[in-house]
Amino acid sequence: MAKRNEATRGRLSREAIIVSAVALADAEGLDAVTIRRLAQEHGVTPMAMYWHFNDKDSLLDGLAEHLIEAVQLPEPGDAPWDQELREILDAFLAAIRPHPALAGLAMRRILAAESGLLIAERVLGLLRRGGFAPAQAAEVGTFLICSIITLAVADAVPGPPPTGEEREQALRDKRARLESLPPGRYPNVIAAAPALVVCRDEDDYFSLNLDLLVGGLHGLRRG
Amino acid sequence: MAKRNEATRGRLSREAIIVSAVALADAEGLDAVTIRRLAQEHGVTPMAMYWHFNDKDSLLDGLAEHLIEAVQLPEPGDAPWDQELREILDAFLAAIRPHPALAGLAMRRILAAESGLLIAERVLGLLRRGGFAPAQAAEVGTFLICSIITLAVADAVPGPPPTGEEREQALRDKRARLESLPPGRYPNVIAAAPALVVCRDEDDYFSLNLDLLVGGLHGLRRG
DNA sequence: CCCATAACTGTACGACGTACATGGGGGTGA
DNA sequence: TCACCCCCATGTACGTCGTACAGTTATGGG
Repeated sequence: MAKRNEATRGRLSREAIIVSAVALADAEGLDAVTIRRLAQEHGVTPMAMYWHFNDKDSLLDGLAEHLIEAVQLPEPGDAPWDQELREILDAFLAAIRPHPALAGLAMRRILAAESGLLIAERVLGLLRRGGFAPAQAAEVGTFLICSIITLAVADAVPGPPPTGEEREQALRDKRARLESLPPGRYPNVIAAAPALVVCRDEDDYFSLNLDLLVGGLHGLRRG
Repeated sequence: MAKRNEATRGRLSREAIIVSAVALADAEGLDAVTIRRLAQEHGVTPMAMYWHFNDKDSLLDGLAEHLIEAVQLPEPGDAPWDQELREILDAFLAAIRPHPALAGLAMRRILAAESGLLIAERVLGLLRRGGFAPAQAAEVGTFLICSIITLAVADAVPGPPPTGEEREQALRDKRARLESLPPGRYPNVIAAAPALVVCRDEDDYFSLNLDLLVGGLHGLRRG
């Protein structure tokens, strides 16, 4: 086993482990994030991880917290509530988009992290300003956050992200399969096939669906 | 190893395996669904599974397909597009709600299943009737389905569903933690704490957020 | 009766998370 | 200077997982 390499010389640390775990997840997917693998990357025995984390789950907790802490909340201003909410959701999405493999971790862990509580507080506050009662704000807010995580997770393939070449090929295959469906039964699937296998522009896709969510809030208040 | 028990006497079959896998997932979570465990339940060697499924992933494909096939699509009528769409989304949610541990599987596999294509076709058709272009319909439709799956997944705890007693305790603890936060910093979180740890009424929660989604569609068309 | 095929068994391998006991080395107080 | 302690890491082992590969039985058509 190679002794501590350059990048990680000196003692191990919680933070260093988390950083390399994030990189690993980005590069090869969440399944590649393994106690043994991380230990190896740090030139250390697997059991050394257990000094810094109780178990694998608390490592994942750490990853989720790391992710959530990256959210750059905009300063509270005097913009309309829905506009400020939109900015927060944008910021949240922007923070997790670079790490689709990890986004799913955040789902159940937002309220466990300090920074997650802050996000929740802001979102709930704005919803209440928008006229929602506390309980409704909680339910809608939960759904908003979960939906945005879903948006980010949705374009993560499990396992290692394929190389450009084979990714192209897989997408072509998938599209071809959809387009060779019986045209009588699936006209709309066929027409939408190009957009179903991959969206033209991710930014547009995200912004479209954020519009949908925030716009939907107004409908709820009227109802 | 107990020889074939009563319930599963005779030959193994793809369908029988899937059915028991669904039951197992419902009872103890997706992690309990194991080649070895399923084999054991059928009084059979683990490797026997590989006659009926190429590998574990295709078993999961089977589970997802099983789930999607349970969706009871309403007959196409002459109701307004948004109303019919809502009915379809309701039907979809109703089908996956009983199996929260499996719902996540459906996310990436809808377009792989025959019945999933049918759902997609209906949804896309209605969205186009609602004035969306094919590409937009694809993006919005994808998001709708994913969001609904998220709704169902959200109230699944990973691992075995805890007994009523310890579940109650866990919820009490979580709520207490939120309510003992500094009231100056987190007034809204505290006010919403009861609804954050568990919603008053799941039906209301689901219907509220489906309203949000379908209502949001109208906003998109105007914009 | 023969034998191809379908269905299943047996054994083995390399991963995984982690319990438990052990060891060392650097900073601190004597 | 030395002894001590405790942080940090090691070493070994166990039980689990998915599954590759080869061998065995049951079934039914020629």
